[in-house]
Amino acid sequence: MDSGIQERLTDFIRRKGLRQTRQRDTIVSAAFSKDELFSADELFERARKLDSKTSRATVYRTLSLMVEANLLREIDLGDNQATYDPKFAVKPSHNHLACIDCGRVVEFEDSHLELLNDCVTRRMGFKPVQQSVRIEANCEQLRLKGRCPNLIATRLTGRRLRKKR
Amino acid sequence: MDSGIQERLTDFIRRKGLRQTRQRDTIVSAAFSKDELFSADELFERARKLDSKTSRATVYRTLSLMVEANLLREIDLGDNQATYDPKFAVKPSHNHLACIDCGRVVEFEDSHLELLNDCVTRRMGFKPVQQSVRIEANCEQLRLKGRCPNLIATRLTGRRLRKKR
DNA sequence: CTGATTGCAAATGCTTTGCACGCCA
DNA sequence: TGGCGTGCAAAGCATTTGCAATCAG
Repeated sequence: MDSGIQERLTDFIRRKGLRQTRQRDTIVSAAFSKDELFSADELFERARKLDSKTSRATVYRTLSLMVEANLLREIDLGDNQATYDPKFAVKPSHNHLACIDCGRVVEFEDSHLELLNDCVTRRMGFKPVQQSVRIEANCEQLRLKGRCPNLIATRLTGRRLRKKR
Repeated sequence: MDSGIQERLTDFIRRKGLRQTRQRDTIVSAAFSKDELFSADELFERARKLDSKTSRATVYRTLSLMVEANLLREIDLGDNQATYDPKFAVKPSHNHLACIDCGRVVEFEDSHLELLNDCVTRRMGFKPVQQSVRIEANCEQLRLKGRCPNLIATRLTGRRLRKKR
């Protein structure tokens, strides 16, 4: 895990007059141990491997903290839970495409898209703060190969889109 | 309410071998009685004014039906409930900007944005199905006038962004 | 008739909270 | 030492579901 992250949270904690605790350290390091998207529950499980006494409540509370500190981005993938993106700290603007066929989530970045969103926003008299683009799509090659082949490692989060309830 | 809507749902119901009921008619007409965004609960309240015996369960079930029939679009505004957009039936591609200052939701359309999203999607080997852009922004003129003045009637949904729990 | 639909209440699943105890600064 | 932080269980909330009664075709 990037030690800069731990540091940035520590700064944030100091600035806010909060306290650095063993539990927070554990949860933060669990959050940034991989660069895959994760859910609150997945983070809870990871943190429990580091410290079996970790409680769900503290995970949720620390998650809010990390989001507030801009270390983590909370995104909505259309399932019924929040998804957290640890790569946000490193690469602030990227968006997500969910493949309807295989349920995989593909991250992408496009500076034109970002720029255009900003223009549109300003044209309406607003100052852009955050934009999120979510695309649902079918795999074009599905028919050809019979399976969804868009499994390019670098573009994958390794995470399945959970179904709606 | 646009009578074409009722008709389109009737067709859908026939095609699926379902049944047309008094409750469904009531809920559908409540849904399209205004062209503002609404939540399940807001629809429930509206429907109860037409028929006080309307039940929440039937509202939810009919909502799914309308979404499946492509009469309604389900969008996520970052509060903790689904928002439904009745204008989708008429104007399929528009997106939403939520003003952080006043909480208002502004709808907008931009064909460039749409086109660019499609390109990006295809470039990654997918066939676009649906895209949603959600922008959070500050009101640029807030400081000048002291209040969020972007209350241009035609662009407003009249709906406040509900806070996160 | 007969299976789709409804209404109610109970169940779900994620997330938040109240409160007593514990621990950081 | 004074509070902030933690853990647990309970509460909250939007949404879904089981089931018996009802109704559309």
